[in-house]
Amino acid sequence: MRLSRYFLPILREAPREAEIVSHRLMLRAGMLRQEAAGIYAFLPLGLRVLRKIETIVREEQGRSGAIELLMPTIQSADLWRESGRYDAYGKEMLRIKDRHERDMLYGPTNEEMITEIFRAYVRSYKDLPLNLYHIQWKFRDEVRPRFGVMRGREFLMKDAYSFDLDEAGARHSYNKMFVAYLRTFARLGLKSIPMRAETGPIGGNLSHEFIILASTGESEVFCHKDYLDMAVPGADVNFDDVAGLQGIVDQWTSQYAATSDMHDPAAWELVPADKRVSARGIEVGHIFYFGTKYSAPMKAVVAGPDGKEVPIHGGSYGIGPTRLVAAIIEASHDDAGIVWPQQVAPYKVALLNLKQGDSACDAACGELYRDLGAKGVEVLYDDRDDRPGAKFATADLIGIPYQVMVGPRGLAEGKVEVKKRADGSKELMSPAAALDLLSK
RNA sequence: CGGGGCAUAGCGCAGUCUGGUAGCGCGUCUGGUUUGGGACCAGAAGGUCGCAGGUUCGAAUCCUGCUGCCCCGACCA
Repeated sequence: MRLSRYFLPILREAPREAEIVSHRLMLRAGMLRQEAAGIYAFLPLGLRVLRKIETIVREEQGRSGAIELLMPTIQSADLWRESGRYDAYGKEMLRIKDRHERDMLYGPTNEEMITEIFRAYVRSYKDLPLNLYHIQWKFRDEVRPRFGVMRGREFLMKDAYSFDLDEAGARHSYNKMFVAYLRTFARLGLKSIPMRAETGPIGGNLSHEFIILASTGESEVFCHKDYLDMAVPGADVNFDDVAGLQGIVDQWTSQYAATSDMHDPAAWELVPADKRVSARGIEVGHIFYFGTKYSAPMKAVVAGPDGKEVPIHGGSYGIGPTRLVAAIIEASHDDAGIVWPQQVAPYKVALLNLKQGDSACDAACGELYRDLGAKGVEVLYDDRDDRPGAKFATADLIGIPYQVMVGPRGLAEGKVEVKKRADGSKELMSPAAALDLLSK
């Protein structure tokens, strides 16, 4: 993409309302536009990051055996009356009426709807286990939205729902998601730590929050230092291996880890002092087992091997892609701007023409731009008629992993300079070598 | 929902106390000189001062009501 033809409204100064660093940087980098309290438009650069996150989430959901569908944002109130949550959910739920005065709502979650879909088609234990998920916008009318997309009212959520014949099966489904989450966050460039969690209004009795550590995190967390170096399961993990998966989960729940609301000072004292990590954290995922909480009232039942109908055991599993955009920035930035992990970066390479209009620079850039593109490398080519300093500042701000600087000084030697955004290291090399390095 | 604050050009702000018809920086546009870490000169465009009433000869400024947004707290992916 040529920057001169792109839509990247960067700001030199952050709007006053933005307080935390990810919100400020998202606004400054032209990723995000606030439309109302807690409601945002994703601008092109922000959308690219969001899509990359979604892709990784999808791949790992798929790997674990979950199947994607797509449910609507608007739901009928009747469904929620069936589960009893229409009255229980409170003002967080945005309630609306259609032209026929029917009660509708903008879904804050989809347990009821997925249960309705499930019960309409699934009748036999032979069709289990089943895990269905979607990635869809949710609306929760938070009393106080804040921190940009970190706590918005409208937000994108991946929510998966598992269906099993019994608790043991549900436990395995839970473990699959547990492992999928470990892999997902690792692939997003984050160190996530599963922490025992309260189950909240969703209900149930087995639940973990996946927390990433960030100095600007919203909650206080306590965990054993060993979590920071624990090995994340590889892509070859066998999700059908019940005992193997349980082993991974056991390992990842073997040490102390708790958010402040679940903190147990007595147990914390048992952690060796040099192993105690007390920090701030951001919740990026949450998984629940809730048994028959929805299946019983909503009559989602299957016939078991003995012919008797039993309500299924369910679980739900959430990840917030929009929040993750901010969480990744919180975990990865410096004074100059965002430092994207390569897997989620909106572009891999920023190609900076340091002297637009100079025939040698224009030619070298044009060639690199074309060749990188031909190799499938995502390049943002800064071909604006601007000072080098401004281009450096923009590239640093938007956090593209590699900057290729093409200027008269280097070209005189037949070289371009490649800078890694993450550590600031720079290396002079021929355009051919740069092409080779960057298309790996 | 309790407490606090803010609303003036795309962004950051001054002007409000003490009423006289709106200004600065950045950005934008034109021309020129520039070009390896946010250039310089000259010129220009851009604002119903959040909205509605009121007081006054006159309101960004004073009064009343409303709306929006932000921060702290309680609650939450």
